[in-house]
Amino acid sequence: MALSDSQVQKMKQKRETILEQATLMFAEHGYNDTTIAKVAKASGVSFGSVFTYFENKDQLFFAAVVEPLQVYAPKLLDFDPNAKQPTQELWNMVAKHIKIFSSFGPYLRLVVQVIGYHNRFAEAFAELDAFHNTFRAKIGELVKNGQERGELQIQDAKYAATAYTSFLIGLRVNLIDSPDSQMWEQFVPFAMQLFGAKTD
Amino acid sequence: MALSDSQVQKMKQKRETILEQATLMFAEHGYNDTTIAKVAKASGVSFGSVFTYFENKDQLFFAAVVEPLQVYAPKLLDFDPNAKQPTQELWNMVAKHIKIFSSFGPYLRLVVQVIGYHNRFAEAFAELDAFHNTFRAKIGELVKNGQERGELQIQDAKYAATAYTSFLIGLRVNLIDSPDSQMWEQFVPFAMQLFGAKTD
Amino acid sequence: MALSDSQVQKMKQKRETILEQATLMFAEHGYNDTTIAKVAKASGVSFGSVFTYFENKDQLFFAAVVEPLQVYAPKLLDFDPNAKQPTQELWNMVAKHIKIFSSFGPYLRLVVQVIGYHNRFAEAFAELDAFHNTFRAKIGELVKNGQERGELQIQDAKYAATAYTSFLIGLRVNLIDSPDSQMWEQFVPFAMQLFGAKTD
Amino acid sequence: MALSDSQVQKMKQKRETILEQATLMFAEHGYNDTTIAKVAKASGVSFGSVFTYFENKDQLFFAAVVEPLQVYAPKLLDFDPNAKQPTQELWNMVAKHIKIFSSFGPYLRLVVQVIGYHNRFAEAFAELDAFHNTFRAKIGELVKNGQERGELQIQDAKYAATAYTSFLIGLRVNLIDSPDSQMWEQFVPFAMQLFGAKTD
DNA sequence: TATGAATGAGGATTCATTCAT
DNA sequence: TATGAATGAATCCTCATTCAT
Repeated sequence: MALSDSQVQKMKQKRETILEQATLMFAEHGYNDTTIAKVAKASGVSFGSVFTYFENKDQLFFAAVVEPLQVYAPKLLDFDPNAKQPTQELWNMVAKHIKIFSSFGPYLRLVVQVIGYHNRFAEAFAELDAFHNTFRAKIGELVKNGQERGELQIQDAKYAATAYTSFLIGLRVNLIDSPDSQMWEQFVPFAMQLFGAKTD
Repeated sequence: MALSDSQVQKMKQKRETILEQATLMFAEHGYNDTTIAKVAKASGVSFGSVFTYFENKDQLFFAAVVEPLQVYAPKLLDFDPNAKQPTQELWNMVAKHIKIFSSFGPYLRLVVQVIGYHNRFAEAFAELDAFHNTFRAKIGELVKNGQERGELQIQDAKYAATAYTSFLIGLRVNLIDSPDSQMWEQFVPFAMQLFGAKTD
Repeated sequence: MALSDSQVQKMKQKRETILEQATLMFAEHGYNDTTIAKVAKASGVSFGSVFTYFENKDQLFFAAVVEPLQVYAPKLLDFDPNAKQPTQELWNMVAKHIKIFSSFGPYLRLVVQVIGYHNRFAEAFAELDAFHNTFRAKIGELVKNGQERGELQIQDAKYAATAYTSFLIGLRVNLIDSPDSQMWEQFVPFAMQLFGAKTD
Repeated sequence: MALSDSQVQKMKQKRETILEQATLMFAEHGYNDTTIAKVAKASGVSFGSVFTYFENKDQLFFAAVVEPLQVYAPKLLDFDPNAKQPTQELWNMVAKHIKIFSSFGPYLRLVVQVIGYHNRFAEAFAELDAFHNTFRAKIGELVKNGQERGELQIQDAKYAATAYTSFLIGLRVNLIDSPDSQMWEQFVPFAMQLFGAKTD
């Protein structure tokens, strides 16, 4: 007998809850200090249930790292590299990125862990790295566009993109406990300078 | 019985070795996956000896984070905020910082961990944070100096300093496996742009 | 609501399948390494269904040990202790036993486990032991018959029967992976010698 | 500082105790129902100590199977295949074997488990199998010798040896709780018949 | 009757730390 | 001071069994 719709729905919900709690705890306390028992308790399920939804702790971690990427990636890539007014587009993009980065605090701490221990979390790192490359490439295109239209100073577009993502991730590390978006907004102009936006 | 000089020397040496190995392993594998036994083995001593030199694992970690700071801090702070030619000074400073950051890879991974889990590593974080503030303040002074002399665009100097250290740490995270200093050098101009260095 | 004949038939079939698979797996991997889930999967049913047909794992194991006995016992006891030509009857009996033993490999491994851990599997062992006694007694009768008719050497018939069943079970243990019946056949004469069959 | 002799002695003793207890429990309850905790308790050590002496449970089991072999093997092989009076030698050998088999009850139950689950305990089985082959080969030689001297009936010596070891192991399985050596002794003549000893 | 999600007892194993030598 | 055996808390994971659908 197949499961009823409401059952399926409930299960989806439960899986979601576990993943959310796990993400929070992995981000806050790291992989090792996050125990399945704690995640289960925080999620209001028995720890046995965690294994119903995730094969093991590693898979849970992997899911916690990769699944949010499906949500954030489109948002981060939501800009037009061939925009007619590249500087304007760049500004909007940066503002959006900063806003996103300022909001997904816990998740990014997770990301930093994965990058820091990329050997340990090889699979998860591979996913992040793949996205990072896509991300940088698209940013690079927009930068090149801006340079061609004379709005940005000439410099290696790829390096500029790397400088930019480094800046973003570094901000996240530095402003570790500042979800205060007003503060984050202050950094938009700096990003623009990084891209060589001409100052007038 | 007083220890002979050579004995004292030997012990200092041993402590040093343990700390170095611990730093490498903490950086590479994190706190939990670094076991006392492994550190001892890598250091060529019995694991009992580790406890002779460090009260416990936490203290060892703390030492691994804080002691190198004594070495690096002066180097990072080695610039003149009141320099007559602030842009030039800034350039030199950035070049030096980039060089240092590109070289102390393992240590910085440790730093990133501490920042990421500042609750877990509160004491170590406090030390790092204190240095970070000193660091940013001094950079801020130089920036202000540059602005006053009309060499840098006017912007909040503190934010500029934060943007800069974020950029540095972000680069370290992103270029995780690139000790290649040539590549790192490429990023000096970007840092200058961050500071609002006027382009001509 | 009464179940239709076809339903009853289906259920019987399902129970049979589960039992067969369980026997194979218990024999191959032992009690503990045989999980209900694996048995269910191998039987093509949900593991919940296993509990529909067997109260619990212990009962399933018990059934796996005892039920085949109902099938094999009559075959093993199919000889005439009062035969007119006891040596001939003995030979036929041995040949039949060897054939049976060579064929029911998996089941006998189960039997060996039960005997080995007779404390753990007390109930199942009791059943096997009861059969073993019946088995030996009947063989003993035939041996006695043979001795009385002067075809077999005089020796304690009970011990001879025990020696014989030991020989059979020992062969099964030793030739663990030899279903090759030709090889097994080679051992018929040895069994006859055990019984004190006169050689001429 | 190296360990003192008494220390080393104590440790050897402790290892021995653990192994003995483990053998008893593995034999009595099987691999899975023997927990490290129980073994430790029975041995009067903490369960952590078990891991000081044996890498893991598998290794402990392996040692429990293989180490006694070093003790028993020479005893079982202590006969002369080229004896001048092969029947006499055979009789002595069988008597000795029966005595040994009757005495090492728990150990042989272990052996039966290993043979029964030779896939699971592949390494241990390989050791046992190697010994079994050596054992049978040497017995076969003595049998052949006996045949050549006209004391034993002509039959395939290898099969005779296999028949004999099967008989021994089968007895051990059947007489599972009979350490009573008098009873065991009764079976010596049957073994002789197996070898084709001529009756007069 | 059939299904499979939920539960939690139980067990192997790791590893920081203590302490006798 | 140096060593490493001893300890046991802590954790991941398995799996029989229950029970709602």
